[in-house]
Amino acid sequence: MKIASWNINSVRHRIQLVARFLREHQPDVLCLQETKVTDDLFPAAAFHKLGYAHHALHGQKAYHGVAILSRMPFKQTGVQDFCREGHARHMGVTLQNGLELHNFYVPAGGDVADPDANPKFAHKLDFLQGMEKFFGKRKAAARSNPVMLLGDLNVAPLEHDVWSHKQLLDVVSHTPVETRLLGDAMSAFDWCDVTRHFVPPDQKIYSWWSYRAADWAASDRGRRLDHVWVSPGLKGALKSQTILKKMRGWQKASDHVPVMVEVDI
DNA sequence: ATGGTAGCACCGCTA
Repeated sequence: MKIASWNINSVRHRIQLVARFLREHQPDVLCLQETKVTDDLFPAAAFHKLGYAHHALHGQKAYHGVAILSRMPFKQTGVQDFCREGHARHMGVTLQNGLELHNFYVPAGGDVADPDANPKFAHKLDFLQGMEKFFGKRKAAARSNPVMLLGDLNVAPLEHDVWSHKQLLDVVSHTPVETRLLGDAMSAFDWCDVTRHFVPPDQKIYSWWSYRAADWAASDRGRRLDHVWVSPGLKGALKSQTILKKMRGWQKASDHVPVMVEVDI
């Protein structure tokens, strides 16, 4: 089966792009972040029409918001309160085939990489620690189950997850404290980073390019902020991963492109 | 060293 994660930056504004993506790539499940819409205004009919009949929505007005759209039935396993601010940043489902899916939108963290001066950065660090704690507690019981965590984690952990390691060490998303906390969250459950399972660490790969660049493709100053992780037992079932860079060049593109993984389950 | 863009809301906030 194919599962995709995409920070869509307003699902209503980009509904035509989602339709094109779903028609061209046919994932079984699509996890969205930054839907920017309350559940009552979510464009559910468009997804039904495209063959995605099963919806789990957790939105809010104007900011944040996550959603899971699926061709396969699932049961909702709830929204963890990872977020002390009450933002819509996580939701989980368990698919009919037993796969447990967690869709995350980690706080971006503002501009200043100092938790004392910037409450948004402090919130991001707490949120990452909350992820570590939640899955750490379940390690013994759930680590052997098929579990997948994906989403916009807003951290580019490795040197070649950013266009310039040196120039971004002080930039929120690539600071040592963030990459350390993301690493802690990964070890808490022995998560496998699916993109890096397939792409060697010395090869640059990104999932996000700023809107502020005059020519995003020419400068190619990207970061890998979007991730798919799987539990250790699923590692052997991984078939492929794709970061759909060309979609950054579509008309009305999101600043993030989808990450899609293929798993044999 | 600075400011550049985008979406939503509402005339600023968040990214």
